[in-house]
Amino acid sequence: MTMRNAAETRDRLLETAMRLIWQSNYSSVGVNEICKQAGVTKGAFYHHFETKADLYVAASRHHWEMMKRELDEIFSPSNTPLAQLEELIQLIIRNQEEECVGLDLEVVGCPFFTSGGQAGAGEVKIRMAACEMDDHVQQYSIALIRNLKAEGALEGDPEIRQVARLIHHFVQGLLMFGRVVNSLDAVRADLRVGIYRLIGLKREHWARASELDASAANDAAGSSKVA
Amino acid sequence: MTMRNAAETRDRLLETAMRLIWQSNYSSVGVNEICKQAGVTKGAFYHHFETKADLYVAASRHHWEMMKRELDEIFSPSNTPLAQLEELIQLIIRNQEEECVGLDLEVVGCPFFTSGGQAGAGEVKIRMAACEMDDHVQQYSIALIRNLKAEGALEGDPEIRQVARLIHHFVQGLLMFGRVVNSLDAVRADLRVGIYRLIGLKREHWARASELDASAANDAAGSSKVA
DNA sequence: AGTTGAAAATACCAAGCGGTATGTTTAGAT
DNA sequence: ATCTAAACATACCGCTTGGTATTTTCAACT
Repeated sequence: MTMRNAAETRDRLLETAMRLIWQSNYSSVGVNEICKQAGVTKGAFYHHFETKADLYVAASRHHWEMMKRELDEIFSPSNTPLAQLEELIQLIIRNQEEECVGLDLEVVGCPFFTSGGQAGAGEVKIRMAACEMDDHVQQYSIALIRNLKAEGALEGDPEIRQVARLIHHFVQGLLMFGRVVNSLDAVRADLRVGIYRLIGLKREHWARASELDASAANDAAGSSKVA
Repeated sequence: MTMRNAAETRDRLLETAMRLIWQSNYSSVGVNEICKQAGVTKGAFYHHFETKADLYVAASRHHWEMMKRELDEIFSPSNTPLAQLEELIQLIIRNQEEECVGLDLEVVGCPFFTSGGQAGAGEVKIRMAACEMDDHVQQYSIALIRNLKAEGALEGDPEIRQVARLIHHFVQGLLMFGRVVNSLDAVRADLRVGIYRLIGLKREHWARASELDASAANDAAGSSKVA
């Protein structure tokens, strides 16, 4: 009973919507434009989704699925915690680069929060979607910090969940700032330092952090010292 | 040659626009609604402002003028740097509380960045306004951190301007998060700690912090609903 | 007293919005 | 071959949008 290629049409709508809304914002991207950019008519749109908000929620979940794959790879136990941290930092930057090709923006920010963070009081669905996505991301941060702490890479005895939140907030704000001033270099300049300070990374791990991914494979076993 | 009360009409438009856009967002607040809420007709609106974007820029500057007064008071030399920091933290919270009375939101975020951070590629004026406001705020942060450093309240030898940026990013992200999850307590829980960690405040000055946070959380317990 | 011009009100516009109603195409079950 | 229903297309709806054109009000200056 399936016709043509419904799944592909749906996917195109999901990805186009996420892309457009990410680059602009939820309320200023219309259903018409989403359809036009996706090469799909409005009839098809409202066949697959009941409302624009529903599409956005579905698009968020769809986007997360893809992000999850990247994260799972980074957080593979074959990487040391320090390597995981470094790769996460680089992923953040790379994500921005990739999403901005052929665009006059240098930074687009976080797809979930840039939209959810400005949803009005009425658009509850959008805010809830942002919460949902955030919970997912938070799990990864918590795992990372726990591992770093277990390795003795952190100063003091930080409360893991709180530090995870702090980092999340910082990254969100930084990306938003980068978007406003339209400079990815502004993000590069502060991303690593901000995370290091918040996480309380011991100074001995600061210096060669950016070269860590190269040597990570060698002493992944557990010596934990990179320099 | 002046008629009626032009200045007041203008001010009402400025403040109403800022309030509505702050609570919602730039693109979903229409000129009509601004006029209606301000008790002014569209004729009056377009007499005072050429476009909606121009109004927003003017409203931003107007809002900053008022914020500046509060900041100048806090940063009076009659306060020690540590007191300045503490009052700044409390101002951030108080700002949110005040702006949310009679509203179903608990957190509205930063008026400049919540709008500017999501301005599309086309709305350059809005982004530039956010930058302008940000430069202003940054000056105060820099002064504060410099004073704290001079007092020997900070660990290590942080680069002042960078730390000022880090804090700014963190606060922005935290407020955005608080808005999404619609909980001012979420902001209270992390604001102080995040700033302390980023700024590298020596532990001996932390002591009061946890008490303050605890008492604050108690006062406003049980009122964090999403919708 | 009358003129002037800023301030404000009214009516209006094309364009776009989210959403719907209804028609058409097509693949698979019978 | 026929029928069905999912998948899509077309046309349209009421409403709102940012913005304009025109008219009316009224304080200040001559």
